[in-house]
Amino acid sequence: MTIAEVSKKFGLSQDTLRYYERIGLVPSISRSKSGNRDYSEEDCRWIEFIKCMRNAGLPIEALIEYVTLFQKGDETIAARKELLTEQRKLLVEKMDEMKKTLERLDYKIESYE
Amino acid sequence: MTIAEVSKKFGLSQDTLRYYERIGLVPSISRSKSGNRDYSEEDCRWIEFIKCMRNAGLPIEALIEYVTLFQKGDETIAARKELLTEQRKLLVEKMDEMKKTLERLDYKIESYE
DNA sequence: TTACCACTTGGAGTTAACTCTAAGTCAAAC
DNA sequence: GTTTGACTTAGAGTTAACTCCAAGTGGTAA
Repeated sequence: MTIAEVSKKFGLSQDTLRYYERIGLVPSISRSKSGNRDYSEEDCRWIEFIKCMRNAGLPIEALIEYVTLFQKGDETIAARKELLTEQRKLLVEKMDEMKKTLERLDYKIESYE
Repeated sequence: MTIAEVSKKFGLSQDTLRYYERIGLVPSISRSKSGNRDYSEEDCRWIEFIKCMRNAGLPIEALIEYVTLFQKGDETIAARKELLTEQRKLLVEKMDEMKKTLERLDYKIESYE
């Protein structure tokens, strides 16, 4: 798949896709004979995963670390699990904050009736 | 209340409190005779409100608009309600994304057992 | 064979939200 | 009466996460 196709498929700009690769957030993509990126199925799965995690606000830095660990193989499974568990904890905390704020907004909106 | 007290009370840095005032996110704070900020009870309520909204990720720009409308008096009530309703919608959307990601994280963490 | 278009790279620019610095003022303590 | 420490201001610097730009290349179409 070309960068244009991947960009369209996942709704990420070509610049963002190149940026993610440059910083190591996505494993490096192989090139066609003319030097253009050629995304594999697995590359696409990574991109979809990263997009989902970023949408929920997980920081790029943590995701880079996850990808890096992944590439080091099975001996990093414990570390990967720990990383995800920590991010999960932060996510739940954030959601709790948001829930409180949502209730407050609801109350405020109602009082504007 | 001095800026030091407000900073401690709400866990916002003095720089952040000054910044919020400068950009109009908090109504301007009156000064003591020596020129220092003297926060009233109402100022504190604003700061607590802003902090709560910011913790949930509401953008500063939207909050400035809300404060500005508030200061214009009762004729802006409809606009204020609309603004809050829009932000509420965005908040719910974000929470939905996060919920999906949380489920995915849970699944992934479980599969690492 | 020249024009076009999608791609490449390295690097600079942008945005949101702070955070820090420098130079100065004021009141209280020593 | 000078030093200390909390404050003031304007403005510069930082960080995360993109986004844009310029200069160049490779394949296709007129």
